[in-house]
Amino acid sequence: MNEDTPNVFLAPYSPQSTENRIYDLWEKSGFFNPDTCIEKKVTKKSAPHFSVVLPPPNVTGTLHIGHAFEDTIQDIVIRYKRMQGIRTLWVPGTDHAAIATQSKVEKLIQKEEGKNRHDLGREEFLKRVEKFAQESHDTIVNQIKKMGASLDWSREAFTLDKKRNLGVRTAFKKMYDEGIIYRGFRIVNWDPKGQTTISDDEIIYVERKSILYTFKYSPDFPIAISTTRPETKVGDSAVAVHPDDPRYTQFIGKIFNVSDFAGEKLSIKIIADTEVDPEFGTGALGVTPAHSMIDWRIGERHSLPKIQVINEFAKMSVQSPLLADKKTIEAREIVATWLREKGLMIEEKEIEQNIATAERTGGIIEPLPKLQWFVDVNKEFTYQHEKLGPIKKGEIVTLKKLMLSVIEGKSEGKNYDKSITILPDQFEKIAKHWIENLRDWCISRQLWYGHQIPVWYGPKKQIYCGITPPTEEGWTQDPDVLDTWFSSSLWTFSTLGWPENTDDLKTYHPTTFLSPGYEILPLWVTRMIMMSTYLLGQIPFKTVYIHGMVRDKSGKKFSKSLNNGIDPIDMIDQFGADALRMALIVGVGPGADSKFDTAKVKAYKNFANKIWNISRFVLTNTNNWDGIKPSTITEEDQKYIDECALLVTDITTDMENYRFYLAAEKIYHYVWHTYADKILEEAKGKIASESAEIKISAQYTLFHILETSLRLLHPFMPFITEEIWIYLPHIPDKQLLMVSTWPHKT
RNA sequence: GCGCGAUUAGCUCAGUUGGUAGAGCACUUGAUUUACACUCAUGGGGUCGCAGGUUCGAGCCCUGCAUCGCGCACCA
Repeated sequence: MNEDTPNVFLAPYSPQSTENRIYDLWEKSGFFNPDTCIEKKVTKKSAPHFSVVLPPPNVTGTLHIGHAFEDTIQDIVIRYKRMQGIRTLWVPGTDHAAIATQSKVEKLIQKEEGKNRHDLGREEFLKRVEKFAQESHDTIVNQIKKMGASLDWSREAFTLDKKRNLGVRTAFKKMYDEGIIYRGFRIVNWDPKGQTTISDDEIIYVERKSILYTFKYSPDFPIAISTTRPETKVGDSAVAVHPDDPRYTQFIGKIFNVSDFAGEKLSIKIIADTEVDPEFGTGALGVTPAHSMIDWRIGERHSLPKIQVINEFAKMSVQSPLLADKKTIEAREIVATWLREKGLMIEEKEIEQNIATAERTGGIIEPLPKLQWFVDVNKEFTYQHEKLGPIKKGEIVTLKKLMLSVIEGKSEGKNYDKSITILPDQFEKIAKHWIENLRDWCISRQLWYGHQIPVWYGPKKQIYCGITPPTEEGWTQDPDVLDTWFSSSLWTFSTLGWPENTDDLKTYHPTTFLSPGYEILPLWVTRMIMMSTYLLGQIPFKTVYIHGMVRDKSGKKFSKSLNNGIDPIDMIDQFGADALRMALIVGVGPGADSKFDTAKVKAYKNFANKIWNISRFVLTNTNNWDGIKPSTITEEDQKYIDECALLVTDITTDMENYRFYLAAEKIYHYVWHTYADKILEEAKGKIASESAEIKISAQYTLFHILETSLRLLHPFMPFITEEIWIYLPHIPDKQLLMVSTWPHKT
């Protein structure tokens, strides 16, 4: 401690007056950037790399406590690896989150100005969204910094910036040219509220009671059918029965004309299809190809007409004066009433049903046939890269096959060197199961905010797909944008400069570690595997550390409607980022949900103060020691030093195996209950001893364990350890603690 | 319907390869002008969900069951 140092070291520890200053110190040092670490010789250029991409938070507002948890896991592993002299890169970035951001801004404008996006026009609306996104971005970056995250901000990326747009177009074009991306007229999930298609993975099923109606189309129709959506039945073109169902075989192949069904004319063919469950309802299924996924498939198999009776606004698009332009829910009741009046209704039974709703808008999904863009996961193509697991160059593969080839590892006993390790390993099965059941991915969205599809339509209806627009006049670009997950699926390599073959890409890809929550395993993780194996012939990451969800004290999800949200910044202001990090990480293993309790944060704030006071005691009681290791160390002190070395080995093993939750608890317990309560208490007497030998031995031991503890604690509690490190004398070639060496295993 | 996970002290959870049941919080009793009250010491508290099996030995491995939670599918 020199004369100019303020006397803060004598007061209780104050995270508020420390953390921002320390973060500035780190940022100014440049050590978040591995290039600077090499330049300043804290990392060897030849050192192995350890790279992580931050799962980019959506620019829809602010971060929640779950992000704080995710950031903590990554920062712990990054700081640990950096201290080991490994070439460590952690790339920050944010996600434009097309539908989420657009619908948020639309709501805001509606509320404040009473206008919708069409009132503003595409250009003006996009300006507003971009402004909102920028503000969210700034808030988010500030929050991440407050957590102490040692991200290389010089490499920050955005899923919708120019470089990432080039990546998206390049990927799209390659997939289009190989026929993996196609445009098709198919039944899709339409969100009438958001006025866009969404993918299967953006659907949330909500359990609801609804009524199963059983009826006949007309008095002389021979078969009764059951449905929960009678209003769609004006679009029926067949009744399907199971081929082995003896009740109906006599009718198969016959066509019945219904002159009046709620004001519409129907022509119903009786067909046999094995997808029909003879046990359900009457065992006969009214087929509505245009408004049901399963009926669409049946319709395809039997070449049935696909009569669309519901439009994009979830209103009836039929001629019948009874139903025309009515909302589906109203139409349902109208048709039911009509059936009762005509004496056609046979039964009305209340049942539990899962309703498909849109994740972002809450709108009830209406299956509609539409012309959209898809990624074909079963399209066969020739694999062009070098060997990947069991897949060889020149082999005929599909995207699905590629993905499975790098997942099928441990659980199959195969363990190729290029396979991905998923922690905890039960998620490997879940990922595999999900990939096996993958269907074509609808990637076009009827939104304005996002990557516009790089396809142009010519004056003679020609189609052109390219990275740049066609040069001739008269071409218009497809107005749709891509699913936000299309750009995020390129994230591990688009952030490193792809499609350019940059040094970063060569050095840091495949990335080493990824820490997503299990809820985005299907949406994001598997799609990154898809894109990386297809476009680069590499896995995107080696180890996936799946983390659970942070819930409130009583185990409920944090949600706006419950108003139980916790702002990480509030916690940091009250207790400090170090305390918050410890509270989030200790005792929470991979994949496990945790309950967040402020009392736990407070306990680790007390721990920070404990560390502070230990350091004060040790430094003031060793200030007359010369910093040279004494030639004689007492037997007892040597025992303490050996114990400390054992702890180093133990914690290092935990860190190597990603058991941060155990490592954190062990160092906490050691520092408080062994170091402070035993070693330090006993040292009091030794320092007062007449014997210089005993005194110096104790001073050396105290100092050595303090120094080691600070190094071990740094990944978990970076601020307070860095702050104390400033005051620590006797360290040769002293650097910031963040780039000092991790204690060696003995 | 198919699959996955959880069940350990009052609460929250660890328990790594099968080898004497652990931590934090809470609670008991006490200490202290102290590096630190954001402190220390001390004590109580467990049929490891239930039943069976393997084993010299099971919280851990196997089988079945119960309860809770999750994912997928179906959802006419």
